[in-house]
Formats: sequence, structure tokens, C-alpha cells
Amino acid sequence: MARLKAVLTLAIGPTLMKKSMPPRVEIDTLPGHQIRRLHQIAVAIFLQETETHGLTPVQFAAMQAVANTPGFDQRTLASTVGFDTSTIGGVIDRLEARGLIVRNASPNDRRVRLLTLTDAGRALLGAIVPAMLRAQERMLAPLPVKERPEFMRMLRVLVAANNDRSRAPSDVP
Amino acid sequence: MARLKAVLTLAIGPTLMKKSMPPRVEIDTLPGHQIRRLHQIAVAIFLQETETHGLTPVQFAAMQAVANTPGFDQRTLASTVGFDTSTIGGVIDRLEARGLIVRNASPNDRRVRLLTLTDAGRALLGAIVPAMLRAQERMLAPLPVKERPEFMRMLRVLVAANNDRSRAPSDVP
DNA sequence: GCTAATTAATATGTACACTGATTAAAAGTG
DNA sequence: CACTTTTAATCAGTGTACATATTAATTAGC
Repeated sequence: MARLKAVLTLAIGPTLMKKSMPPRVEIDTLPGHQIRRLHQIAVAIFLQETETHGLTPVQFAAMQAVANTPGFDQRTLASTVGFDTSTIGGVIDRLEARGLIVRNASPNDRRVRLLTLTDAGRALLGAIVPAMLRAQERMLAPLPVKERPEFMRMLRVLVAANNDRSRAPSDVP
Repeated sequence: MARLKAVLTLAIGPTLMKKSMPPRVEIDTLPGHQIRRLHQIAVAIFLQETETHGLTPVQFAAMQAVANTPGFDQRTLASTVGFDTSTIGGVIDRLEARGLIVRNASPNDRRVRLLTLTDAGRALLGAIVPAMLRAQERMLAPLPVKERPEFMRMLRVLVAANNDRSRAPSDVP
């Protein structure tokens, strides 16, 4: 083998030497890759279970957060659910266009726009919750029941500890 | 069922019925939400560690897969790294525009375009690996060393089991 | 051996995510 | 009080992700 390599190096020269070098990395062993795949899967499951309601995971999180704390401003909402502040405008735009949420100017601060669900928004949110919970179930279903809380615990540790590294840190512990 | 509904409507009144609270859901307890957050964080860490090289995680995965198996067609590459087939075209476009990868027509099948790294691509891939590995380290760093393999194991279980549910299933076990 | 089904790649449109810049309003400081 | 800094929201640009449709080439079925 080493012999063959030597022969090739002689035969083709140092240029090919450079060519054959990058280390072989098994992508499936990389945490980042598996995390990306799991995220894809989680989104797919959410959309399957909730498809009759037409909300994305991000739209659901935004609406649920506003339901929990009516009168949120966009910035606080963003940091609560972990959105980038330049993403949230578009998310709210789409929800507003569908009549699920309203933006009102704050009386105290004219920069701020306060968010509230409409009746339609509350109704949709109430209706989607069972399907949303089924989706959450399904995401962890391949793990034995005993391991699921352990996985969630580790997930929370990783997110909490690295919170400040992403641009949209959540301030909810 | 219809009867119960009627009773509730009488008891609470139609207006309050509509407005009445959707169930309060704590977003931080939802697997899907934590998975989304961890993905955001993983991408942020990758980009921080590798910023001098200018590759995204997805671009890195594509290049590494092509390095591991030169002459991949786009479709096989997509299923190997878990991309949607309508996403991969754009990823390859950008890598090709930077001279890191080349698309060649297959001699056997004129629909197929075979992918190979250029010398520049191989050089960049070799150069980025240490930073990429540091990023992978950092993603799991908040977990005690003993727990990290356990987390990776669970991650792999969840991805493998749900593989068929996403649109871009990986065929690498 | 020719139509029918399948396949590889691309195109189109929507949605998220983040960088960097901008605008407008508020808060802080001398 | 004017002046700087900070803050809330938006905008422009790039990249990923997916549904759906289209085009072109290959394979299957009869």
C-alpha cells in the first residue's frame, strides 16, 4: 500500500500528493450534523401533525408566547422564544395578515409595537394544541420512555449553557 | 359530545367561550423548541470557529461527502447528507462559483452531473477540519464528558428511527 | 419498438435565520 | 439643554429548507 502510494507520487508528482490529502471525516459522527438532521425531522413531524391548521413551529411558538403574555413587544417576544430580531418582523407580518395577531403602538414608547392575539388567533391556538402535543410525543417516541426525560435534560443543559452564543438568546431560564 | 358543548356554552356564555384562554403551554418544555434552539446554537458555534474559511455547516458537509466519495451525483449526495434535492442545487452553485467543486456530465447518463472537488476545494477542506472539530467539541462541552456519548447515542437513535419521516432521508446507516 | 412511468436536475414560491445597516425614539451625560 | 448612546423595529442581502411543477433523459411494459 505504502508502495503503491510511493509509486503514484513518483509517477504523478507532488501536485497529486496535495490532491489526495484531505482527512476522511465521517459526517454522521458529528454532533452538529445529527442536530441539524433532528431539527429537520422535528419540523417535518410538527407540520405533518398540524397540517390542517397551517402554522409553522415558529409561528406556533410566537402565538403561544403572546397568549401567555399579552402585550408583549416584539423584542421581548424574540428573546423569549429565541428568534433573531430581524426574523420576527416577518413572522408577525404573516400572522397579522391572517388576522391571528394584532400590532398596536405602545402609548408609553412610540418605538414599541405591542402584540395581542385576536379571537381567531386564540381559537386557532386552542385548536392546534392537541396536534402539537402529539408531534412532541412523536419526536421522542423512538427513545424508551425512561430515556426521554434524560434526553430533554441534556438538551436543556446544552441550550442553557450556550444560550449567549446565538444571536437570539432567550432570557427565560 | 354535542350535549356537553351546549352545556358549556350556556354556562360560560358564547363570548367568553370564544375568548376563553387557550391552554397555557410552556414553550421551553417542548422537545421541538429545544431542538430548534440547539440547532441555532450549533450553527452559530460552527460559524464562529470556522469564520476565517467562509463555509457554512451545510457547505462543509457537502464538500466532505464529495471528498469521501468523488464522482457523487447530486441526488446521492443529497440523500447522504440529508438535504432536500431542491436545496442542493443552490449549495453546489455557490461552491462551484467559488471554484471549490466542479460539475461534470456523466458519460453514462446525460441527466446526471457528477461532483468532484477542485484542488482549491481539497485544500480548503483540509484547512477547515481542525476548526470544525473544535466547533463539534464546543457544542457538547456543557455536558460532563461521561454524558456526551450518551447524548450522541440518543441523537442517533432519534435521527435513525425518524429518518423516513423527513423528505431528505439519509441512506447511510 | 414505442408509449408510459420513472428519474435527475432545475425552477418557483414561501418561510426561517442571521449579518450589517438604517431610522426613529428614548435615555443618559455633561 | 444639547449631545451622545442606547434601544425598537425595519430593510437589504445571503443561505438553508421544503412543496410543487417542469424539463429532459432513461427504463419499463406491452
